[in-house]
Amino acid sequence: MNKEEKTLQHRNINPTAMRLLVLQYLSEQKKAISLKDLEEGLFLADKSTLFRTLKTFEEKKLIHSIDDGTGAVKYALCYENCNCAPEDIHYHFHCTKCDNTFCLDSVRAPSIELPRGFELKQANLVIKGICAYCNP
Amino acid sequence: MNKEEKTLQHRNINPTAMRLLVLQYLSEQKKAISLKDLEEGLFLADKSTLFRTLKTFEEKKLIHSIDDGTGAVKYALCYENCNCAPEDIHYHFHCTKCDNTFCLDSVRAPSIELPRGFELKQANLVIKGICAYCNP
DNA sequence: GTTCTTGCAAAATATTTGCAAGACG
DNA sequence: CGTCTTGCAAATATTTTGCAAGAAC
Repeated sequence: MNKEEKTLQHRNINPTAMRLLVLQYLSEQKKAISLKDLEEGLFLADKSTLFRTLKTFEEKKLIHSIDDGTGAVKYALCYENCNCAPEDIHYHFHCTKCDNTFCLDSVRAPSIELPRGFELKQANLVIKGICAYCNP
Repeated sequence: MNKEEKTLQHRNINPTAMRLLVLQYLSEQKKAISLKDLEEGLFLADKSTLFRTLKTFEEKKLIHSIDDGTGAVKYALCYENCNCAPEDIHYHFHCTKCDNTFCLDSVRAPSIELPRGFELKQANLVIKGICAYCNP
């Protein structure tokens, strides 16, 4: 059993050929990808299959979704022991020049003091601007 | 000239009847609204007119958009002197129970230390969980 | 008349589902 | 066989544009 298969099994996902392909594709990315990106990257696979694969991965917390305001939801791999819980929250950076969206792992997301009665479960934190690769 | 007209003029927006209606509707809301919400709230008006009104308002920084991950972009009024600049960034709270999204004006958004080369211009910060009104 | 705004229709884009065929045990 | 997965087609939802008529000055 290879590394990817183990990853899927660890998340209770049946490791089919298609899912391994999608996982491999996701692993190769430095940026978050949309369903369309995935479709273009694995052009042999069907859109709805890919859609359902992403949903399965998300549900099992292998990937997380990011709504960066570009009109298409993007996805990125979670870290090994991520549970998509408050302590796993991190920022994302959407570069308005290259239009890529990255997970900012190195930036600590501050603990957020919410008004009384509000309970944080999840977050979608997107910073927009110019990324290091586009900045002159 | 009434208050709403002044608000529009202050933002360099031609105060037409339709725009005054939309502004009034937005002012009455405690939550961010989608294009669809607006359509249903002002059911006499055409969708594309409302769409363009929102775009105009956003461009002129009278309102800001929030992508809360529900699949539809929402909009909320900016504060009087908001320029949608980094210092105007604030959190939004999306309640997964009542499905409403609010601006969290009272919570200070922390200054974010980005890696070298990254330049913040904007942000879309959405916290998800249960809001104070839904919490038992 | 000229410019800005609006309404209607339709295009473009993104997301989601139904169903039947296939894979796998 | 029974369950899970995949592919195709199509539905749904959302956003966006073209164009002509109307309003404002």
